[in-house]
Amino acid sequence: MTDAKASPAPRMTKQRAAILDVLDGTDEFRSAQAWHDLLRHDGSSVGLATVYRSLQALAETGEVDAIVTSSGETLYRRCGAVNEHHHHLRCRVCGTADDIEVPEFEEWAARIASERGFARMDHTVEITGVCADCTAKGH
Amino acid sequence: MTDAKASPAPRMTKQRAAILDVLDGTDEFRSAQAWHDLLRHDGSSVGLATVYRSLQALAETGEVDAIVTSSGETLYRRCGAVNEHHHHLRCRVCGTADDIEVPEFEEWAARIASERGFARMDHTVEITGVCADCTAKGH
DNA sequence: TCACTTTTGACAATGATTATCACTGAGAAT
DNA sequence: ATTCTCAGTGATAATCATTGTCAAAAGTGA
Ligand SMILES: [Mn+2]
Ligand SMILES: [Mn+2]
Ligand SMILES: [Zn+2]
Ligand SMILES: [Zn+2]
Repeated sequence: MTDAKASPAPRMTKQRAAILDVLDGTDEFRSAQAWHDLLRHDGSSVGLATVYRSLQALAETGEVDAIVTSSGETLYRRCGAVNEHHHHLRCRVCGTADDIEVPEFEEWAARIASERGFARMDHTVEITGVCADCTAKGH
Repeated sequence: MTDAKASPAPRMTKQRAAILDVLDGTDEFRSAQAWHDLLRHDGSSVGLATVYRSLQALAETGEVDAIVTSSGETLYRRCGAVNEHHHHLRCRVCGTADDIEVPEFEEWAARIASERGFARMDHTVEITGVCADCTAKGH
């Protein structure tokens, strides 16, 4: 076959750098708008649309994790376990999250699905709660 | 203690009846707007806002299941397993879904959470794919 | 430096959901 | 059956996160 349209290697702009930088600042899940606010407060003048675009791009390459809250808002955070399939135990108050793995579940899901003739499987497993810190603070 | 504010027993309006009726028609997950369309096609003149309100109310009492898609849209369907905590194996094409239970997972989630000091836990487990029928139809 | 693209950002547009608010009818009481 | 009252309804406006537009700005390789 002919070249499968090689991925256009993203350019390193100052906006992208600023975004990656602020992402590294915390291990909390935040919305695109929240990250944008942080950037502005840090003196950066990155546009909101750019923040949305960058976070989405980063999410696709697996450099950041994205989750959808029950209200439909998408949250992002830079993730340590790059490229590895995993899930999260997240605090609904502060957004802090731990990476977790559930190999038994993955197997179970795959088996159940194939038993029923399903194909192209996908799944979502998000566990939330209020972390020890936030609980102590009365939340 | 004094009366814990008894729930005001919902009234049986023709709109509510129509909605429950159309919900019973299929076992597929549909959006509020999709259900509204179905109702209109069936000759009912229920308002869109009423469909939203009713579905939400029914979801709170557990009479219907609600899930949030990855695009943030909320889907509903009348559920057989009333009041029982469970999850779904859903077809992304036609919306059909089976109820599934994963007791081991529930236990595991609770344990992991308490180990890390989390409280007020909650979780989401949604498994999707393309069902046998839809696969056969080339989807 | 130059030409070629990608990326940006201000702002408009989308689209699902929610809020309004005057009006209607379910059902309890008489 | 008639009243009374407020939950329920619906047409429509308002929200609000996200996406689209497009001219201007800035990477990058030659
Ligand atoms: Mn992660
Ligand atoms: Mn169900
Ligand atoms: Zn917390
Ligand atoms: Zn299907």
